[in-house]
Amino acid sequence: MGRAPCCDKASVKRGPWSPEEDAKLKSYIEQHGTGGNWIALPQKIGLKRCGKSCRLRWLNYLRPNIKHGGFSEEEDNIICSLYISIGSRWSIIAAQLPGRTDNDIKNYWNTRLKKKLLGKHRKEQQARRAATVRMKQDNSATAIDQVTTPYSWPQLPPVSHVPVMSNPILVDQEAHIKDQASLRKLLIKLGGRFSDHHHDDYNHEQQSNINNINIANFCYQPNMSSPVQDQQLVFDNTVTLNNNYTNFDVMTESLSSANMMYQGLDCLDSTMDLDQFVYTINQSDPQRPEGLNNNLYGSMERVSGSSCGTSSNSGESNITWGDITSLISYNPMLSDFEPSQQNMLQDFAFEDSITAL
DNA sequence: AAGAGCCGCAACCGCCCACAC
DNA sequence: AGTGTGGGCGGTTGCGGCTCT
Repeated sequence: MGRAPCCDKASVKRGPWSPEEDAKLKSYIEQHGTGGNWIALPQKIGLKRCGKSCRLRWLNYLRPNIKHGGFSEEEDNIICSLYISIGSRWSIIAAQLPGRTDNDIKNYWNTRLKKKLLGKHRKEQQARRAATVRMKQDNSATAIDQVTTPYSWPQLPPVSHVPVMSNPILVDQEAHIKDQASLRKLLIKLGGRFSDHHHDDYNHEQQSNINNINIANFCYQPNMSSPVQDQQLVFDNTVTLNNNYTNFDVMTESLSSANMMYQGLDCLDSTMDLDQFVYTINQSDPQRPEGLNNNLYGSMERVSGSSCGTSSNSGESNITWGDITSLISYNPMLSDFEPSQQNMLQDFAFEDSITAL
């Protein structure tokens, strides 16, 4: 036999909480705590609410020191950086932002942050398309050449891959790790998440890799008092996610650097926008642009085949793009790649994340 | 002024894992 | 050992308010 059912869904109240309900819940928890049993709690205080609903209300709204709205630029940057690195693990991201709840961050990302980024990106695309049209009109004789010539993406400042041990910001990284146990817990938690994915062998090894990460080399430095550009998110000493974003202008240049990568792929049609491009990759292997076989996609297969045991026997990888995003963040074997390739993959993963939204 | 459409956010849903029974 | 719930999480929905036409 299991436990008793948590609540009778037909008899519990749903929808918005009234001030009276809030007051009851808050007052009780402040005096007695949750008692470790959310399901029993509403009955104790005479609330016709599901225990889960009470828990949610407390965690997301009534809990002390909760901040709502008014996200700062620094918080934006942290959210973006973590999202790029670990994806939609809102609870983990929230843990890095005191006073913020996972629900709040999730809502903020979904309703504003991603649009903020996409909006800029789309404007750039529209400007490029308009420029292409103008070129066609100006010189119809060479129009075809211009369409097939890769677009000259704007040059960006180089994004350096900074080895952990030589990075002055991280020299004293041990001092930043005040709670190694919690970090380990976090890493295990992150690793555990991979068990949700489809490849058991890969997951098993991935989990091992994560558990074996030298904690001293895992360091996230929110350092709210310092310039955001000094922040770095480091997973192991092989994958360093540079966080040089001082504002969204710079942030969206990351998208442009993904564009620059396309330039290196012979296949690229300059009229294809990023969304179409990533969609093509996601949708179907046969449709993926030819150049990817030898460049990006080939690299992916190296990643999966060489270290993760993902269908490596056949030489065919059934790893998904989503898995690649995870690999980019965690796979130690990425250190085999040139830094530029790592940055390329990271940019692609970010672009994919944006596009998939 | 009013209806349509959009946006932001609180709350719900459904899934997974750990663990009580 | 098997079953099923509690807690936790990410994804989604629905509603109220705002803006636009």
